[in-house]
Amino acid sequence: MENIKETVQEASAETVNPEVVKAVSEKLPDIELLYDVAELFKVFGDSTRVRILCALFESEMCVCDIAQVLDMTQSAISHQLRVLKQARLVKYRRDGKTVYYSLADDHIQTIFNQAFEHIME
Amino acid sequence: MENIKETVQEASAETVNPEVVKAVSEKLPDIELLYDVAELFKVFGDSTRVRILCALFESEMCVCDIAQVLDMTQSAISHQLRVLKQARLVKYRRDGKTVYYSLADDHIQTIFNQAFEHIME
DNA sequence: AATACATATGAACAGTTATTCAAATGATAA
DNA sequence: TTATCATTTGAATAACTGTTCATATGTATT
Repeated sequence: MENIKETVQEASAETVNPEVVKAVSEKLPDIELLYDVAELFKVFGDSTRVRILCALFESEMCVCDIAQVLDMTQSAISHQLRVLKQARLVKYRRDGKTVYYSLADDHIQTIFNQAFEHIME
Repeated sequence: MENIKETVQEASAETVNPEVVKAVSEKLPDIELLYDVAELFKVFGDSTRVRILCALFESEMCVCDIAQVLDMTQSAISHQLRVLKQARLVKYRRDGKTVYYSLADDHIQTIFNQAFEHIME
């Protein structure tokens, strides 16, 4: 009895439009690429990191200056810069005790501008 | 003693380049806008939602067909569609028992294409 | 050497989130 | 009505994430 019910339910979840399912399945980009896209957006999906990146749109900056602009702990900023570094979104150079961070890529600003436009409809 | 040390440390964390701090602080977009941008990217920052959106680039689809394309539970898909709905990224229409979802906005695909390009360097 | 200081790092904690499971809607057909 | 089925929803769980605090690095200056 229960087996039958299970079978029926599974069958019901099959498909409504088999042609669409097939066509879309074939056209859908490689799952690894989609995973990478999600990873990139995940990095963009935090307001602290967004603010850091927007600050770097204007000028390269050292950690303590970024902390001051965002009114946050130097440690918190450093942790987030690490995430941005790992995602290859920022690069850095050392000058004595100070480390200056800057954008690694121009694409970033383009993506952000699109997002700004989307939000402002 | 400890008070002095604290004061010194706080002073040290002040600023390296006051002009840069001032200029960037003034140019930085409104914090609410940056928060909204982060919220948008947060929605994009999950591979299931990315896959759903990419599927909808091809065609409108009902929930169970999306579930089949992604090889996931219909319930999981429904939960994620709710997130996408709340973010106004998808719209839906009802046809009998079936609910068809589609993209709410063309900007989405543009943003994704930029992300694809960025990833493929 | 020792001190000062900008930055980085590790552990811990609190808050968030995606999926699963079970149950509830909403809609059609018998 | 009752049965069927696509979808939604709520609660629970497990995994993840951002900040804080304390401490460690690395570099220059004395």
